[in-house]
Amino acid sequence: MAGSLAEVARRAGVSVATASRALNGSRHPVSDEIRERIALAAAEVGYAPSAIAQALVTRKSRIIGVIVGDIVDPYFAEITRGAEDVARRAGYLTIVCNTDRAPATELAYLRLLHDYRAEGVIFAGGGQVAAGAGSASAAQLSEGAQLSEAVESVRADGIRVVSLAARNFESMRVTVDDRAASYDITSYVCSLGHRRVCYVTGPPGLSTSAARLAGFQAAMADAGLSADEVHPGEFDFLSGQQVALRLVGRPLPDAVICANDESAIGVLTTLRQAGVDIPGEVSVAGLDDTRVSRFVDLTTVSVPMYERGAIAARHILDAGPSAAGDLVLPHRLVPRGTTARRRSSGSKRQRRETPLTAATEAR
Amino acid sequence: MAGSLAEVARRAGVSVATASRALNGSRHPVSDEIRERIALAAAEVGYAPSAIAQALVTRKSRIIGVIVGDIVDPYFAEITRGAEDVARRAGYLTIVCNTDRAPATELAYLRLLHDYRAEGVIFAGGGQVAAGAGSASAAQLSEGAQLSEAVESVRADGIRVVSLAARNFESMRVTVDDRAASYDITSYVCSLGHRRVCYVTGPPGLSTSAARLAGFQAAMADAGLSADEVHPGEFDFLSGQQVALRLVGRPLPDAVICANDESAIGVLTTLRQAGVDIPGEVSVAGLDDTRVSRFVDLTTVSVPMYERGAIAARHILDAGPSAAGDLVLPHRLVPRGTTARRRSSGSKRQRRETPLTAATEAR
DNA sequence: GCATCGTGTGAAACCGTTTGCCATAGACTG
DNA sequence: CAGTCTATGGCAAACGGTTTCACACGATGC
Repeated sequence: MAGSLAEVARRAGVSVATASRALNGSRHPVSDEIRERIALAAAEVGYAPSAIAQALVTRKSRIIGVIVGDIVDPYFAEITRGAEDVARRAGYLTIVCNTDRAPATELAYLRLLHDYRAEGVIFAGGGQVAAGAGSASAAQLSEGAQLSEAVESVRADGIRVVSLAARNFESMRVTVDDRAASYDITSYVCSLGHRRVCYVTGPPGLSTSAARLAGFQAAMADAGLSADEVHPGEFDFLSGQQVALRLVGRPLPDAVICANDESAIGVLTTLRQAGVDIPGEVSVAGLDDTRVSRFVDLTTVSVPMYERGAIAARHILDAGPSAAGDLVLPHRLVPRGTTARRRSSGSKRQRRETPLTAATEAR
Repeated sequence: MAGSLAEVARRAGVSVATASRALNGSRHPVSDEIRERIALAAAEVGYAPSAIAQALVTRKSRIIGVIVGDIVDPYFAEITRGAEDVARRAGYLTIVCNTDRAPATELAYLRLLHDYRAEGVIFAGGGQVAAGAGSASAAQLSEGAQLSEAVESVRADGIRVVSLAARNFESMRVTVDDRAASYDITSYVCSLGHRRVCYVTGPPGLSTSAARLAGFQAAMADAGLSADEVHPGEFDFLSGQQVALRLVGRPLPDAVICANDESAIGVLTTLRQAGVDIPGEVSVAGLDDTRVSRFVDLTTVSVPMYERGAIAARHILDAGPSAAGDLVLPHRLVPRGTTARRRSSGSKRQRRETPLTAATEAR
């Protein structure tokens, strides 16, 4: 048994008050001799201070929660790691909450974190956006309202909430300009001479998906190109794969841009398995810049995940009401080997003779 | 403010005892009328029961901790997701603890979890193994001893600890036979006719690395082959990449087997970028079967991560002292497209003419 | 008509800390 | 030498719940 402070105090022949003061960094003075006796007694019984009791009385739980879609998704994992790194150094615990983007689960977790009096909660992902009137189910709307209300309640209790993407509730924000990021990657691809470029979206109704799609459309419009080849996706590998399979039967597009890296990798892998030369025949680009993207040499744009997680955690810990300014971190275009200048369509036909190394020579 | 139970009770005109009984699932009877009054009052003040106070008195924190190397590593992410899924359904919180495999950090986190009276802690990764006497620094030895001691102390307090890989302390185990898994993948590769096969290890001193290396060596010996081309690695992409670069200058081996998927992908990607045909010229295999491995069609062996995490969490929640049996989950060989039968060395020279599709035809 | 019950409620102890307030005792100050 | 400090230490009241024990009361069993 870890032994209570009372037991330590008894063994050291002092009061619990003194034991408490000796064991934690209290400003109240304790003589060296007694301090030592207490330390000894504590070691003897293997004393482990109850963080729970401490939290109850100090009203500081030293807990932060990170609400993510799925921790296996590198996007969320990197955010979580950023948050955990600063939390750990401050002696805080980091709770990971997988929701699979279900608002009901987000709500349940938010309430649970409220119950635990977490000092802060980070919403890592984007939220459901009120789709055109009527298109969202009543249940969805109600869920959105409930979540907003819950967030308000939580914040009223002094819990700091920060979101890392667009959300329809009030909170601190440490975001990135998704629309601009998407605009930039699209412009880049267009600048390589591609004219027919497809797009694979993120989950419908998600604010992040919407912003990225809008960026794509704006860039295409500015390039004087048509943006009508938009395929629905879900931010996952499978989505990219399915789109690629649909693409492969007919004349190939010049490029395909995906709403995130995971689906871009799905497109990339599947297209290559089908014998398509990338970037020789078609260029592929994503958005996020996860670790895997570096592995597969994917052209993408970096929207610093780790940093956002870390900064968000710092905002929570630094109690100072610097809560004010919404922080928008810069994104950065990362051209890599899955995009290349458009070839004449004549050379496209020759793909069967293309040596394997063509896939990487553009590096 | 969330309002306390006392406030709710006052508003409902009842005692806190009754309010408590009405709000949680107590077996003690409460009349429907009063129950309703209390529910109403709770809703009015936005009552959020303090899980901290509850934990203090019930001595159940409803918290479990997962100690991992790095949550961004898919291996650990999948384990964590498994644990979190069962924890969430039980209303438990899951704490993620990144240690980068540093024993000191593991120790610090274990103590912190002890302080929080976590109901269980899962050690997801393997541990430092006592390297041949004298080869480990005194500090390391002391760290190992300290950790064992801390685990003992924690367990004495009724905290359930389960490890998912070999550890040098007493605990429940939900493992996989790493040595056998490595033996199997190696045998498989040999069965394809490869004779010169290299190996990329995991971090030195890690029990998991040792077991996997041993499996490789045993299988090679049983196949009558030499197992002397062993390159040190660190379970990461970079390790694989570096080995691949070193390999590429000289005569290529028939196959390279890596201690885990991440480094195998490093080898795979780098070799391909260097113009090597995989699996035409060299076969590449890993061990783990992470999500990414499916993406890149890597031959590997599945050592169920998600399941181990889930089962471990279940062991923690099911208070029954079924603590006994060490559970060893079956692994499963997953042949995919990065391995193929060995070609005659003559045909190897023809790689420049190999069409791109060769990389996937073995599927 | 009386002991026995089941049902519904409240009082109070307890969980393990922190901390405000008070007590004691030398050390100093004038 | 009285009056103030300063350094130490203890008492007891929170913190916000749960749970044991006692108790009240109408119904039931004989």
